[in-house]
Formats: sequence, structure tokens, C-alpha cells
Amino acid sequence: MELQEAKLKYIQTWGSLATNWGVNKTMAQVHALLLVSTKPLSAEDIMETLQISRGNVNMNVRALIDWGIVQKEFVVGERKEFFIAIKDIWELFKQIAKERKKREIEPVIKVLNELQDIKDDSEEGKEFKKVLADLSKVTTTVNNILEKSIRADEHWLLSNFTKMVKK
Amino acid sequence: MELQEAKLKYIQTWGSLATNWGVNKTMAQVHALLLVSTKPLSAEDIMETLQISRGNVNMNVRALIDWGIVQKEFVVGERKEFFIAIKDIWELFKQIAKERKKREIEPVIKVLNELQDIKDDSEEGKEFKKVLADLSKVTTTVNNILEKSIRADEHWLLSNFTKMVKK
DNA sequence: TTTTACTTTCAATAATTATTGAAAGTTTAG
DNA sequence: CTAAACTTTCAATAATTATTGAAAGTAAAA
Repeated sequence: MELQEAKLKYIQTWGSLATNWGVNKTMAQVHALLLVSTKPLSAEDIMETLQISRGNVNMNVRALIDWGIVQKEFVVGERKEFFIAIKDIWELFKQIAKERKKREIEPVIKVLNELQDIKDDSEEGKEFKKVLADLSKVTTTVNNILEKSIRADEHWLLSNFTKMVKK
Repeated sequence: MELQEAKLKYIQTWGSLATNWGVNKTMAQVHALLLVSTKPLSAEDIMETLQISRGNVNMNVRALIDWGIVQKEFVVGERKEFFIAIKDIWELFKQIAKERKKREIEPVIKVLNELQDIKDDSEEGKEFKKVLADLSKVTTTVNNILEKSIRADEHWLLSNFTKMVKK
């Protein structure tokens, strides 16, 4: 396979896979493009490569910066902005874990807590409380794992997981 | 808070949270409803409670059965089908992990493998291969963790994770 | 200050995804 | 077998989400 062909295929595939994850296709493609690019890209570069509008590039690059996985870069002698993706995949993983935790896990924990104080002492009430408590337990465990992952370095985490997985 | 109010709030919230996870809102609500119901529910029960059409109930219940987190149940003296959700949250977690692994992680691994054999030996080619290799590494690790979780029992996993997290 | 080179915004529109509901299909009862 | 009680399908439609592109905003250069 040729390099350019492979890169393009990678960008396309990433975009379609993203859909399953509830991530905007274009956002994933922009990120994939920046990830495999050897040099910083301008909004125009992205527009041309992915054949999308200026507004769309702006929105999605902004979202990626918001996620903390893309950064602005200034190129000497150039006035416009350029963008690069975090290239360290472990950093990328941690950053995504951090954001998903914040956006997806924490709101769940918050709601489950709010629902805890139900006056009802009927059988049905007890069962509902049990479901809530169980959901809380699993959610909190996942949250703790993510929390620890985010703080850990690659070596520590990989070796720990490897140890666990091999058992 | 009253029990019925809490249940309703839970169902609503679950639906809106699901959106972030790329899951259909109604599917999440149907699941939430079945999860907190003390008795099996028919298609009609679900239609009435969630105010949705027969077709919609059918589609989403089918999807939930497909995910392995809802089952058909036959009630004596009744001709129609009833549904119940897996009540064991740990089982639920494992089932979801299993499906997400199959639907989301495995396709990524497949694509990354397909992209590995690039002829290019330029600096750019090497960098791309490096990115692919790193992505593979992280993805495989996540895959292994899920694989192990799916096979493990709650006690084993919780204690392992707790040990790790406390360190 | 004015012009130029950019970035951002956002209403209009397009694309995608979810939902309806009636018709077709299936199964059980009589 | 036929009717009744149910489930499934799917074309039409609604709702949601993404994208465009032109106009407004901003900041550096002249």
C-alpha cells in the first residue's frame, strides 16, 4: 500500500468509526489528519484535504482544542494560525479519558446521588434503591479507574494492566 | 422525593445522558424503564409509559435484546410477550463491555492491522507507521482489559481495581 | 488610519437519524 | 380451516444534528 493511500484510508475509516462513539465524523477526520501530518496545518490545508467549508473547519478544530488534543501553533513568517495534534498516543488516551470522565461519568454520578433520598419504604422502593446503589457502585469504580489512569504514567499503568490481564 | 417521581426522573435523565454515548435516547429510556420495573412489561405498557409508538417500542426492545441486556418473558395466561432487563448490574456492565468491544474496539484493531503493511521507507512513512503502532498498542491494551473484565467475576475485578486505585 | 489578512459567527440548508402508523406477517385459539 | 391477537416491517415524515458560506469581527501591516 502507498503511504498517501494509507493515510487517506486511515482518515476516512477513523471518521466512520467515530460515528459509533457518538463523535462527529468530521471532527474525527480533522483529528486523524492532524495526527498523521508531519507538519502543522492551516485551516486552508484542512479545508482542501477534507473538502469541507471554512466554518466547519473552525468549529471542529475549536472542539478538538476544547478536548485538549489539538493545539495552535505559530509558524514564523506566517500570519495565519496552524494546528497540530498531540502526537503522544498515551497523552492522547489520557486526555480523552479525562474529558469523557468529565462529560459522561460525572453527570451520571451526580444524578444517581440526587436520586438517593427517596422516602418510600415499600418493597418497590427498596428495589429501586438497590438498583440505584448498584449503578452507583459500578459507575464509581469506573470513575476511579479513569481517575487513576489519568494521573498515572504509561509504564505504571501498562505493567499493572498487563499483570492483571495475564493472571 | 416520591418513588414514582424518582423513577420518572431517572428514566428521563438516562435518556438524555445516552445521547452523549452515541446511544439512541429511546433505547436508553426503554432499558431504564425495564430496569426499574418490578414486573415484566408488555409492548403496550412501554408504549403508554413512554408515549411512543408500537413500531418504536418493537425496534428498541429488539435492539436491547440484541445487546443481550433485555430478555423476553412469558407470563402465564397471557398471549403477548413481556420483557425484563438484566437486573444484576455487574452482568449488565459485562454485557455492555462485551458488545462495545465487539462493535467498537475490534473494528479499529482490524483496520489498524490492515494499514500496517506500507512499503514507504521515507521519514514520513516511518512517522506514520509509528503513529499506527502506538494506536495499536493502546487499543490492544484496552481490548485486553475489556476481555478480562468480561470473563472475570465481580469480586475478582473489583478487588483488583481497588488495589490498583488505592496504590 | 485604512487596508489587508485573517478568524468567528450564525441563519439557512443539507444530511442524517429516529419515529410513526398502517399494512403485512405470524401464531395461537376456537 | 378462519378469526383474533398479537408482532414485525417499512415508506413516509418528523426531529435532530452537521455543514455551508457570506457577513461581521479582529488584529496586524502599511
